[in-house]
Amino acid sequence: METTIHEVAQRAGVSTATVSRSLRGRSGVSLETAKRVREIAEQMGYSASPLASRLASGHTRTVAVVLPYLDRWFYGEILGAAEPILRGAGLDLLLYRVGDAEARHAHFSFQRLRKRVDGVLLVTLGLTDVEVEALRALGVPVGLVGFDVEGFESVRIDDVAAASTAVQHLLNLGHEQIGLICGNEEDQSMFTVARDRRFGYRAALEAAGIAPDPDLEISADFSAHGGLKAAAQLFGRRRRPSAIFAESDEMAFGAMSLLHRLGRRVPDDVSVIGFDDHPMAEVLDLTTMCQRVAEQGRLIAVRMVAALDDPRGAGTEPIHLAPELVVRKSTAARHTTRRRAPPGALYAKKAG
Amino acid sequence: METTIHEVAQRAGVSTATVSRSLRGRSGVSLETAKRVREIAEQMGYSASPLASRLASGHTRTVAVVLPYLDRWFYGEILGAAEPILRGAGLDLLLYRVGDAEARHAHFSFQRLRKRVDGVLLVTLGLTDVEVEALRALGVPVGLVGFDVEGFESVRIDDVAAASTAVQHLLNLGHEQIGLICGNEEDQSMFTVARDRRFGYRAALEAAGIAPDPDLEISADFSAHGGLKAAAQLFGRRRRPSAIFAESDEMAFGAMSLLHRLGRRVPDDVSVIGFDDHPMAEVLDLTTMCQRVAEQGRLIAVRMVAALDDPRGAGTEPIHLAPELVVRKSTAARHTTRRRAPPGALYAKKAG
DNA sequence: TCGAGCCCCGCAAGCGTTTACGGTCCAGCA
DNA sequence: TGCTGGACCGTAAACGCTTGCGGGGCTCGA
Repeated sequence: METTIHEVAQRAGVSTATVSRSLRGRSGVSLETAKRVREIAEQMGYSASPLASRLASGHTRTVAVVLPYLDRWFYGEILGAAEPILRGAGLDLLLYRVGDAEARHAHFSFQRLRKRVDGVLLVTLGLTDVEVEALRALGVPVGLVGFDVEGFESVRIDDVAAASTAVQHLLNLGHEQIGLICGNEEDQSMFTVARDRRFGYRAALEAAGIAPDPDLEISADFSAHGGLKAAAQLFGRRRRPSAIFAESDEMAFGAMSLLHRLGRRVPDDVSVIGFDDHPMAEVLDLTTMCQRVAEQGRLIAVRMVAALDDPRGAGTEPIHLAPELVVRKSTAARHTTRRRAPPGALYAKKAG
Repeated sequence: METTIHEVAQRAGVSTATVSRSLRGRSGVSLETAKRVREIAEQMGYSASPLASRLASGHTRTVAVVLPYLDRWFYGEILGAAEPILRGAGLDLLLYRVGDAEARHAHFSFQRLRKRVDGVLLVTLGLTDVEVEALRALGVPVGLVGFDVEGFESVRIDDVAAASTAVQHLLNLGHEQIGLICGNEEDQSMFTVARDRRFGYRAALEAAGIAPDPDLEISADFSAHGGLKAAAQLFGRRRRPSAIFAESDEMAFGAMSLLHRLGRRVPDDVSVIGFDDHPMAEVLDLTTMCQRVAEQGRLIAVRMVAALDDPRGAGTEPIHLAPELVVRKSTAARHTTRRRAPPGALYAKKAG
């Protein structure tokens, strides 16, 4: 129940120092004493109070995971992949969600991590310079997903290149009016991602000799609902695109939903390409850029554990994963013969 | 940097006790002294070490969230809804994922929470009696999502009734061969959910005078992929159902994907009903049972905060939310006229 | 003027560990 | 036998707070 190290020491007839040493495998204790102490502790159901242990030893065996959303696929995937690695290394996970409001006070926010965690994992957060400095001042390893900062561990993909690849795929299919459903660049949390992908989109267009049209770029929430609203805006205008590049699969799903409601067929009338390779993308036959999210989560966790084991090994090279175009059935050449589908054919049989 | 309470005390010309009292708003300090101390602390960028504070005070202002998966929609939703409430009450979130392997040692696992957290939130975990006892022994408030246990706070829906409602909907449409894609009851983590929904399924059939056919019940992973595999099994047999009830929307999506691959139209050839009201359900026009997941997460967090504020208020009544049938376009009456869809009509225009 | 009572505040004892330091004991060597 | 050194182990000082207890000063009523 309330077993303390003293009780174990008393029961074993040794000092608390010996108990502590025995239990954590430190030297300075004879093998037989250590064994006996361990048995007694086990039998008493004793385990050291992490609080006291941390206070005394100075390190917390805890890492903070800081992210902007918990209820979105991407973050769950990262969390799910990182957790086993971290837990496997005996580390605890402290969850911090920073919304837009708090982002302003992020400096203060990070301050709260002081003496609280041994490492910090940031997932797709656009950091200001002062925030970066605040992080550095923590004096603990920092891991980043989705962007990189000098001196911090990081895993990411090349969003610019990936976006260009996606758009190039559409260009190759003969599309010229290509709508973009992009993240809000004002949104601190997705800053780099939204900016980079939009940049890649424009770059690909320009390389093809097409001037980017601001009217074709709609910013929205990184969600199906956001994608739906953005698509509604896109198709409520005179000049409608023949293809859409959505910066996330979920946005793409929303866009497809809207197209469906408008009676536009995918890919016959409009091609749609997403970004992520969300599990549902396969279900919906969505062409997308696969960015192996789980792998990113796994890798940053591995890096974090390594950095914790060997504190002097800070600042290894950023890991850049190569996204891959996954072609499915939501993209097609422009000017396909248009046919009316019969009622209820939404989930119709593929052409035999 | 390394500012301790002593430094603040020294700078303010008072004792550490006064600093502590001022900062945490305890009585016994004059208003002006408290104000001055607070200002100095603020200006020095001081914040108390949570570790030391906890050791001394005895409570941790931390709650553990224990769940079986991190990379699934349901859990992200719960987490996302509970987090703001908890954080708003000044509580930290410690994340514990318990897989199947660890579930066996859950007693030991919970033991690790001792003296570590002020409260525990369990999400859809099938608990054995000894695990329940281990939890009780922790002596802290426990909150449950998805099932309830005497003496613990809990939020859930009536899975049996909800499943029956779903099946009844199919029965009303004239279906008699109704396949079930259900969770694995061996899976500790989803024990109650899988069992209850299967029970509700059978009950509805029996009430309609139809004998449940074990061949029509396929257990699978609670995921799109699991649903796909289960559906493949279901439709690889001689007697094929005319409708499917999937115990989760994600399973339903997988099933729809398979049906699509097999060339079966939804709902013309096969009706599909899911469970959850996943955001994507709207996109895919999936008929489903809405169980307001976020609301469940929010409510259990509120209960937890209340229990923490008022320790003697343990064991209030369980909250039972009423699921609601949301009819969309994936279910239809049996024996619809069958029509071949033209090629590429997967995302076809609705009949005008 | 004196005592009671209250308001502030400091003292110091924890909270349950870890760990630097030093002591004891015995083997081994001269 | 005397001394050195190493293996074990205990003592006690942190770690950075919180908080019960008590003391000093001031107000107020008699």
